[in-house]
Amino acid sequence: MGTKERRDREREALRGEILAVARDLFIQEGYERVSMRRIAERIEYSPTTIYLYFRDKSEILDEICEQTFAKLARSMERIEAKGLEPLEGLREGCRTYIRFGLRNRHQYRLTFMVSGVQRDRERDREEDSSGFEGSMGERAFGFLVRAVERCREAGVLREIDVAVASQVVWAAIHGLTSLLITVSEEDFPWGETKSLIEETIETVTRGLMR
Amino acid sequence: MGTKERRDREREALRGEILAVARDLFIQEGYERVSMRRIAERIEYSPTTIYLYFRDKSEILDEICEQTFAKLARSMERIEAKGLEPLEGLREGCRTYIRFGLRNRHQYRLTFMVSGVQRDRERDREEDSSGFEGSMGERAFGFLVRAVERCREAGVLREIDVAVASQVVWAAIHGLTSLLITVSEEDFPWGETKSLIEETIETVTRGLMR
DNA sequence: CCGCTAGACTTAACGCTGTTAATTTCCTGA
DNA sequence: TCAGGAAATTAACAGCGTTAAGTCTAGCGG
Repeated sequence: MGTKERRDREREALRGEILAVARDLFIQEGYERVSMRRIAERIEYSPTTIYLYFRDKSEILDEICEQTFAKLARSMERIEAKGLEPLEGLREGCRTYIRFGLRNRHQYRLTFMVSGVQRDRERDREEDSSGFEGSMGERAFGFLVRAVERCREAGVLREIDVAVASQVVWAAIHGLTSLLITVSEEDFPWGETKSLIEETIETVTRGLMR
Repeated sequence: MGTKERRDREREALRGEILAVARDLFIQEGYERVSMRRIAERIEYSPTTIYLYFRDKSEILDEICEQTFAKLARSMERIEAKGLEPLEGLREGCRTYIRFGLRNRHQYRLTFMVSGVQRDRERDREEDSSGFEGSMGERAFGFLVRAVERCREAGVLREIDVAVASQVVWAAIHGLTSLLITVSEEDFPWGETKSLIEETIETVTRGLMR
């Protein structure tokens, strides 16, 4: 009897709808300002129904973040496929990363600017999906490592550990991204964003080359 | 009659105690996890009393952040007084900034990693203390600008706008600081922190010099 | 075709939260 | 001594994430 299969499908559909609604709300208004009750209202179910599909609020967020970073990882891997010369490939990856962060600011903030401490969930580390290993965040970072490695192979990298160099690149582009997200244009005299991005990328790559 | 003066003093004393207690709690447990009721308990007053001294919870936070960043600004200005050569002065400023962020991670997170949006307070922008202009954050950033400017005067800076170059430096050191705060050592294979810090500073300064 | 069970869903509630309105307590200046 | 005003409190509101208990119903075995 296909009834079980149909029910599974329906379950998955509702789960998906919760995710879709929650993502829209989180993006529009930010995680903290969206309540379970409001999500429930939008899907036209009672608040407690959500708990039949997700352990808690932060699990919804995790899933959304993972989806989003899958998108980032794909974008960055697409660059790899373009077969640019090593240095330009690294630059292009940085551009993609920053642009991605700015276009998905809420999700970016939630995954990389919110410490595990405050994001309540001390729900005792049963190493499920959580953690960096195997996550989409790792895949995106993996791109950076490979891009830097290719620069090293091409002989343009200065004497520096590839892992450390990748972390430096990450720090720089994450720093710019998160500052632009956090500190609004009316609070700080940022000049033209585009040239700031280019100069940041230029500076960090120059600083890593011989 | 000194009674008004005495009352003012007492008021100020209690205000100060609230700030002190709140700072300790915020640092230990983070802003969101500390409730007004808990602060009140510690100072042995009823929760509502706090509202006679602060407009709301976020005003307490603002004041604490301003205090903290006054400390940072002083640290950085102390470096200026040391009269190091321009490049080393810039480097030392970066070190100080990062170390400061790591030692005051909660406060750092709260001022530079929490967007104005989520920190409720849309309390309609009556340009009181809020905003970058005149803030301690500006003073700390001002140090960076001057340090970069001195490098330019010494002729070691490459062709680049000083304001932009300062922003690039800020992005890099902020990026590293916030990543180290957010992504714990058990979530990501950071190597030795000290050398990562040095390499980041080295990279960004190299990248800005001719 | 009927009764039952498993799953889906809801209602009611707990114990929090930040904040406000109304009220009480206390001190001081006349 | 007493009025006035500042300081502090009590009670309450509206919201939160989450859980326990109860209801409803579709689809199965008999």
